[in-house]
Amino acid sequence: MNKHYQAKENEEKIYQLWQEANAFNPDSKINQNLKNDDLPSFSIIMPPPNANDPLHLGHAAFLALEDILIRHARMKGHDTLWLPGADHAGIETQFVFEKKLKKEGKSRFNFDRQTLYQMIWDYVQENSNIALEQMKKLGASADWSRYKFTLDEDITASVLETFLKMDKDQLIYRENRLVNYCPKCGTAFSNLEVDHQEQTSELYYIKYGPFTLATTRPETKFGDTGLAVHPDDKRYQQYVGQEIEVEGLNGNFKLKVIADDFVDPEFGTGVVKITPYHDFNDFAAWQRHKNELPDPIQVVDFEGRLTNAAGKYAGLKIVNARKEIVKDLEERGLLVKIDKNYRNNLAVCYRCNNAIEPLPLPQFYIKVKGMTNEVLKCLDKKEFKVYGAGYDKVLKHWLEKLEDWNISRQIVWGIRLPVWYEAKNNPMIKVTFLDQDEQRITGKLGELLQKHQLGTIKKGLQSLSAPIDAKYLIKVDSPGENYIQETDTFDTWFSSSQWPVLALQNNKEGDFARFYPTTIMETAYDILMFWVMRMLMMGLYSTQQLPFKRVYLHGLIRDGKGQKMSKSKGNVVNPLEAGEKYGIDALRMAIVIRSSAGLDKSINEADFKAMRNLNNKLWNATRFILLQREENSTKTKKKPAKFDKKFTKKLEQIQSAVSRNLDQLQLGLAAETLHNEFWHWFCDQCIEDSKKGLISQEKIFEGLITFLKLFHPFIPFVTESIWQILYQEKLVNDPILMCSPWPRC
RNA sequence: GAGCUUGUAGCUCAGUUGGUUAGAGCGCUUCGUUGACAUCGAAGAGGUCAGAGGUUCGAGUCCUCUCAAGCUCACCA
Repeated sequence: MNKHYQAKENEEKIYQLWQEANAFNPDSKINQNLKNDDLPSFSIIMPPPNANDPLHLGHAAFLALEDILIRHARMKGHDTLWLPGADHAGIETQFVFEKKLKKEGKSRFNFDRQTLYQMIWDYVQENSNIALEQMKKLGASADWSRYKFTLDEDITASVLETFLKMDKDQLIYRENRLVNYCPKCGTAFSNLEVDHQEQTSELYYIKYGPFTLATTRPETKFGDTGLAVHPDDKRYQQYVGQEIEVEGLNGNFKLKVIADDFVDPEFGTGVVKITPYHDFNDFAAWQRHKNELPDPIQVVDFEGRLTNAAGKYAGLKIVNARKEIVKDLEERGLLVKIDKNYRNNLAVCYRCNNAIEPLPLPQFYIKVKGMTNEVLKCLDKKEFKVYGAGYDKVLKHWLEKLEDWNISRQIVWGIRLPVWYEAKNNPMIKVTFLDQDEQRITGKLGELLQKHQLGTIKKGLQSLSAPIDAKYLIKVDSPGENYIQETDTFDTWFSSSQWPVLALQNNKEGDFARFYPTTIMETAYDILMFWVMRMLMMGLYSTQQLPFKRVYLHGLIRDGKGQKMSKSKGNVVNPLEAGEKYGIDALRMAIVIRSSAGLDKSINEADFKAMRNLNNKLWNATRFILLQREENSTKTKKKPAKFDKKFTKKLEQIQSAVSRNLDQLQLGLAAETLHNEFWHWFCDQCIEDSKKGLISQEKIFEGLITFLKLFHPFIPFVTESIWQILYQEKLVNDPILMCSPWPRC
């Protein structure tokens, strides 16, 4: 044996050994032999990484944690499956791809949707193999033969089926509401995908007839349909119910004053303009006062420009329009003052950081109340458990207040809604398409059909927008040539929320019955409500069973100072580079040791070093034990040494402590216990005692075997490398440590 | 504004259903080790476990309050 453990030399060899033995597949002979039929099956669905994402420490963390659970379960004799996959990550991926297009001087508008989809598909294919290889490098013992992608044909077919079933169950509806729209990304988002940024803005005090009112968005004033005051506000009571004349930039107009207690009399002047199509509060107020107020007016379009309703300001971008309008208001003496130090929170796109526009758009929604109630019942009955610093309470809070889920996205990269409009009967549908000469044409379907064939429009189609009263059919396949399909795609989370069900149903025969519900869902706490909550809802809905029994949430990996890793700070650790330098085992152990569910973990170079030293220590302990064995092989067998009994007892204690920790998902504690006991008890005390003959070599060897097994889930490469040496020396019987039984306690 | 979490050695963090003298890694001091490992060992310094009160035979651990930090959600135009 070498004097030092050479991680790099061994890792590839060992991974290949496992693969050749088919050791990751629960159906393989070696795993069938290991299996104990009295134990239930054990399964983890890997949170599918974004297909185009390169690996970062977050991936390394979930891979390490899940691999530990899986390897432990496998050795214990469970029928064990770790099912890997990849997610198409709709918006994320399309966003990355569009950035790439931009570099080539192109944009999504240069292509019809089929071509664009195909281009993204090819791009993702190129990249997804990289991620796959990287996961293997980290030692993941997932069954790659069962790998699934969210856009695999069978998966998308199942997603559509679910949608149809939900429609039948009347859980789907289409409604024209304000959505969180990002004009830059060109799509709507759910509430969960909107960030808020505190900022200083300008608060404008503007004259509205007899009133002065405060607003941060003067450019939306052309969409005003009323004014509101608080019902108890004495100052304005005489005006409630009155129509007042207002001097405007595009001529005078009339606004009705309503009373509603959403108005805060303390804020500004206590009068607020109602602009239903550009503010969520105003929209809600309009719905409460529908019979008193006229129909809403849209002033901002989906590209972030003012509409014709803005008169001479039509076509201007929001920011420019605001400047112009403020200037004109000032000239007309309608601007009372500007508060330049007004602090407020701006809703921004989580993806591109640009301002989110509340805009009216007909979208498909899922009614969530029934589903959340079912999950809440399960939570109360403790039918599943969330591991991680108080996140069970967070989950409960979310389930209680969740609003209906907008599942329509105006992007191409995803599963297209199986919604069909009859072309001739829906002349008001707005369509954008590329004609034969690649000219981008936008217009109402009714008018376009006079000049263009429907087939041409469908072929070059980019997007369509059907009015709220458009008739539609929900059907997997086209109802006929004269139908045109909705261009919206499903929110990515709609498919990933069904992942445990879909990935097992569309896999090897019998997998669903064998491995569902899964045992543990392990993922990062920051997607608890995006993903975990929705998996619980959707899993319960489509199978009447919760998709998993335990949820283990891990935290963020931070740098040595506890700071978030980010490119701009330059403190990002590339897991593969760290693995190259210190060994994958050291990387994994550094991530896991002393980590706690739900809490962030800091890691620095010193941690990697310390863990590399641990691996080397294990290697050298083995080396010494083997050397000693050789030297003493000629001597006759002595009777048990003085401390043997005590040694056995302590070893059993460690075994049961580590097993208990693993069963209770205290992985950080298990790793720490192993580290301390191995180093400071087994090496520093016992091996030293054995030199003095106080502990027999048989016992020491037994101890080594036990530690190799207990350590294996955490540091699989070094333990297996050592095992292979022992196996060649015929000192152990099982050919592969990974598929050898866990020590019994 | 609401909720959640955290506060333990110089730094980063463990500490299981409450139970001997509160631990680890890194750092620090002194010494040792040329036959497992300098990727090592031994000894040591360093903690009113954020603060106050309470429950208990016993509290780092449970309860209440205070302080500080972080995260999430909501939000007034």
